[in-house]
Amino acid sequence: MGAGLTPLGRDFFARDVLQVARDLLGRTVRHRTPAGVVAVRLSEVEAYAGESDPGSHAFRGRTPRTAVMFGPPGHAYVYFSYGMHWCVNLVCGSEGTAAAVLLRAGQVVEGVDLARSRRVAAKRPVDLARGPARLTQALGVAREQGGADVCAGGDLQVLAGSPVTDAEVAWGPRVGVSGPGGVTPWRVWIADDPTVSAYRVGGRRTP
DNA sequence: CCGGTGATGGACT
DNA sequence: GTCCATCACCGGA
Repeated sequence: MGAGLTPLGRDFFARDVLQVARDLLGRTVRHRTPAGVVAVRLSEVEAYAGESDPGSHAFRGRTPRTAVMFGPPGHAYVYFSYGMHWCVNLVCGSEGTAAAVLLRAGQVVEGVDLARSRRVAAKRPVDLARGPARLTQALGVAREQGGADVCAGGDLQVLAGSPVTDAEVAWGPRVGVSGPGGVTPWRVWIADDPTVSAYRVGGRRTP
């Protein structure tokens, strides 16, 4: 097995959430179900700082829904949105801080046929996992994967994949949130990657 | 290519 | 009752 297939361990997720977000680019999320395996190379993610973050589901404290985020890093926080979509986050940082990274887009690199059967509306291959709910649907992730430990050798894993250099990384501010100490660029994506989700403003490369 | 909008259900006030 | 960390479709240009 190549180095790219090595699963990322808990230490990877236990770091600062912005660092984890950036380092998740180019990594592979892999999900095994009875129907088969689909893997996605991440091209865009978004960081949520936790209880202190007005944009986070954890902002108003721990609830039954958000309990997973307050637990140890390396677990999946899956939530249901707009009555029809599932989205997946990976819990980061120290236990209790409720930091997490939302997986927003990527390229399907394994199980394209299965992904296409789950995403009939996708016209082009780049649309299969272009957007947080599309990515989740392509992977076959839903309610059952809520709380899954991605560092335990289970059906849902994050593999080392092919990480990107700083020159390939673009950052952008999250809409509607302004921190007291200035603007934090919460969104990170691979510049010029066609699988990055459509709504994109003010993209710029980091120095 | 672009913007507007309906669909649809659960969490929380 | 209100608010969504969204998507797909439709019509206009």
